[in-house]
Order: sequence, then C-alpha cells, then structure tokens
Amino acid sequence: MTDSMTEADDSDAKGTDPLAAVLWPVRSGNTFEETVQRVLQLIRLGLVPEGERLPPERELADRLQVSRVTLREALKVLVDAGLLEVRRGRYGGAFVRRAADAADIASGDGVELRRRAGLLGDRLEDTLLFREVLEVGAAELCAARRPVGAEAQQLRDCLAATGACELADYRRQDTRLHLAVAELCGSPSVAAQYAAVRATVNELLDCIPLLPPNLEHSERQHEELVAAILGGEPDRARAAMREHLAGTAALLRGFLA
Amino acid sequence: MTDSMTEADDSDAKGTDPLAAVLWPVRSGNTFEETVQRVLQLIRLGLVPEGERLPPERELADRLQVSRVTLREALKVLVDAGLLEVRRGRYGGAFVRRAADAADIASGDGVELRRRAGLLGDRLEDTLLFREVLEVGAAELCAARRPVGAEAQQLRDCLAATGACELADYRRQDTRLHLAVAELCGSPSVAAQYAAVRATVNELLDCIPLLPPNLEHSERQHEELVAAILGGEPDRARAAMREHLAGTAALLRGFLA
DNA sequence: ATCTAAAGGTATGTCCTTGTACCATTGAAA
DNA sequence: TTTCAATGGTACAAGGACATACCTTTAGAT
Repeated sequence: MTDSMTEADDSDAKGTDPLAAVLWPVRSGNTFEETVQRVLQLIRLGLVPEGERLPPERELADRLQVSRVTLREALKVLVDAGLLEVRRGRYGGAFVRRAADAADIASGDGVELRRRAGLLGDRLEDTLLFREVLEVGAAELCAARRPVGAEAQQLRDCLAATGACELADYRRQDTRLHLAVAELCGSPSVAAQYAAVRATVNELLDCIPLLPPNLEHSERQHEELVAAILGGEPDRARAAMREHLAGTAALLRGFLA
Repeated sequence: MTDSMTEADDSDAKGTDPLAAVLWPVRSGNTFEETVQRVLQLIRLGLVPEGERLPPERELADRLQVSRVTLREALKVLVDAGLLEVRRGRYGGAFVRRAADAADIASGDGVELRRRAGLLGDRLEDTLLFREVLEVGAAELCAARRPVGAEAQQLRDCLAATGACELADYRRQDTRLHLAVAELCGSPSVAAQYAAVRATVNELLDCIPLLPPNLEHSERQHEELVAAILGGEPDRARAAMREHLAGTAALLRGFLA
C-alpha cells in the first residue's frame, strides 16, 4: 500500500533479476589469480612468442599495477606449470617455453577440448557471442576510420604474415591480425576486452587440430576483411568478419556437440 | 646478432605497443573504490529509482563478493555525497535521495558537462565507441534470437514505459529499455559491460537539458528498434540502433565542441 | 681480470580486506 | 504491550597485497 512497496524490481518475480547486470563480483579472484590470467594472455595470444622473454618483472608489475611480490607469485605458478623458464642475471628474464616441450596437449579428438569447455560452463556461449559483438563492431569501426599510412601498413603486414607463416605459427599470426583490427578501431576498451576473450578462445582452439583446408578458407576471408577495411567499406568489413567468425564458432560448437 | 635480439615487439619503435591491450592495470583501484563505482551504477542507471532503497548490506556485499566492512565504507562515501540516506531498524536500509535534494547539477549550459568530460579525458571517445560496438551488436544478436513470450513482453513493457513516463523519468526508462536489449542478446558479458559504460554516459547526459523534440525523435527510434527485434530482423535492428546512438553521440560531442 | 648494469631473489613493516561474532534500532505482527 | 525478525552499527583477529630496501647472479664492457 505504501509508496515504498512500489518496488525497485518493476519486472521481477517472473524473469531475471534486473540488477544482475551490475551486481556481479567486484573481484574475479584475488590479485594473484588475475595476474596469472594476464600473463597467460600474453602467452596465449602469442604477443610474446615461444622462446622469447617477457618484459622484466619490474616493468610488468608496474604496467599491471601490481606489486612485484604478487607478480612473482604469478610467474612462479607459470614456471611450475612448465610454461615459463626463468634465467637470472643480466639478459635473463622469464622465457616462454616451447609448447612442444610441455606436451600436455591431448590427441586432438576433442577430449581435451571438452574438458576445458566444461570448465567454462555456460560461459562458452557468452564467450562466443561477446567475441562476435566485439570483432564485428571493431571491423566496422575500423573500416569507417579507414586507416592509412603506418596503420594501413600494419594491417597489410599482419595479413602477409598469416599468409606466409608455417602452420605451427598460424594461430599466433591470426591472433595478431585480429588484435590489430581491434586496436585500430579507435577504442582501447574494445581492444582490451577482445584480448581477454580471444585468449579464452585460443585456449579452446589449441585443442583442435589445424587443417590446411580450413586455413586456406580462413586466409581468403582475411584478405577480404583487410581489403574492406583499407577500402573504407564498413558494411563489407562487418560482413566479412561475421562470416569469418561463423566458421570458428561452428568449428568449436561442432566439436562440442 | 643473437636470436634473443629478434624481439617480441615485432612492430614497435614506430607505432603503438603491441602489449598494450593486455598490460593495463589489473585493479582499477582498491576494492573500496570499485565498490563505490558499482553502487553508483545502480543509481545512475536508475535500477534503484529515487526514493527506493538498495538491497540490504549483507546481500549487496554477498553479490559483489566484497566484505560487508568494505561495502559499508563505500556506502558511507555516497551518504556523505548526499546520494544516499540510511535508515536503521527493520524496513530500514540505504535509500536513494531525490536528485532535486542534492541540487549540484549546473545550469545546463555545458559547464558541468565539460568539467566531467574533462575528467574522462581521452576516454570519452573510447566510451562512445565502446558503447556503439556493444549496443549495435546487442541489438543485432537480440533480433537474431527473436525473443518471444516473457522476453518479448519485457521489451514491449519497457517501450511502453518510455512512451508514457514523465519527462523527469525519461532517462531512467530509456536506460532500462537499452539494458533490456543488452540482457536479451544472450551474452551476460555484453550486458555487464554495457551497464558500466552506460553509467558513464548517463553521468554526462545528466548535464544536458532534455528537450521534448529530441525525446519524440528518440521515441520513434525506440519503436523502430523494438519492432525490428520482435520481428527478428537483425539488419534492421542494427541500423535502428546505430541511428539512435548517432543522435546521442552527436549531442554529446556537440556540447563539447 | 675487473667492473658494471640489468636482471631475478629476499625480507620487513604497513595498510587494506576479510570473516566472524555480536550489539543496537526499528516497525510490524501477535 | 510485548515480541520478533530484519536491518544497520561495531569490534577484533588473521591473511593478503603493497612499498621499499637490499642481496645475488650474470654477461658484456673496460
């Protein structure tokens, strides 16, 4: 009867909680865990290639705004997991180990994939959709900005690299191309969110064998995408990106079905 | 000469740092500050209307995964800022104060807007672009899912509310409609990110007077958007949303130019 | 051979955050 | 009028994260 019974939850009692979009955990874990995830991103995205070294601890800690102690705890986990190798002294640092050395990748028949996807739970569909929104939007914005000069060259270089690289390095080059598009769209937030979601996707893709037919198809789509962006054709860029992503999404959903 | 000079930063020294998309602060502040921002979102998004009360401290702390002590420190800031009013005892709680009471809104000639936009700095363009990517993508996905039943009704209800409400309540109803679209697109991540970015946008919009002509135009676009979504027409939904957002973006950029 | 700069390794005290338990206040129901 | 349950208010001890300072190792430069 009172006015205060005209509740905040106008449309509740039936569907979803209207506050759910805001009331989720402020911290997705302790600082240490989140730091592990960030460094993992550097590796999974191939931003630091196998055999190369991460930035020095002090720089990493500074850029991640984390104490060096915490960062070191995170690195230790990755060392124990066999993903990093630390050398002391000048010209030392944390080096990314070659995946072959830490051969924990399963037979490629989808077993490992299913295990990891299981860890994602309901977030898998969320991940694929979020990725689509970010990438399709980024491609469109990027084309609308019509990069020129150094920016255009960066795209051309990435495209050339995906075409010329060995099969083993394809995922990394592909990631770099997509990330470049996200970065050139003009919104750092889009780039950052994409980096995070792509790291997750890569973790799943690493469980699937890379087939040359898929690869060639993918390459043609990359060419179409870059052409559309450099030509300043937002609609074409969006269409190209969406089609490209549909392939990957179908692949993942297929292996899980 | 050595292999380790073939650096990780392939394309550096000229353009942007390729690691920038990953190496940004793990924590955007301490837990306390982030908690303040979250509760502010509840208010700025109008998810808890003026005069109504927030969920109890224990529930808020639980859902935000924050200790009650920290949550209370956050609430205290908002009380001191005149945005909340706390009453003790059963049926007590933290109530959102009417904005009129805390009359800190400037003359509406853009002075306050410029001050707040200044605080955003270069992130303003980022904010507008990120918002566009999220909302346009959400509209498209939402239409592709073609909501029916309760979900469709939710959209219709929100649309009706924006059409029927008083001018003073328009922003809140508008926000709820947009948020509903983001939530119905199927990706909780999209909804969560949109909530955050929209809270920022609302903070800026609150400095601009609301003109009835704009409002009617906006309403027609809302109708078009909802029709496209319920009709299951992704392309039309995307176009409607983009056009709708262009208006707001132009308004904000205009006041700042 | 020595020195030096850049990198990882360690230790300590402080402040933030949390969990837990308990107290105080209030308005409705009995 | 009494009771009670929901809510805000307070206290304390333990663990986490941080800043800072300093030590150790190493490869190149001198």
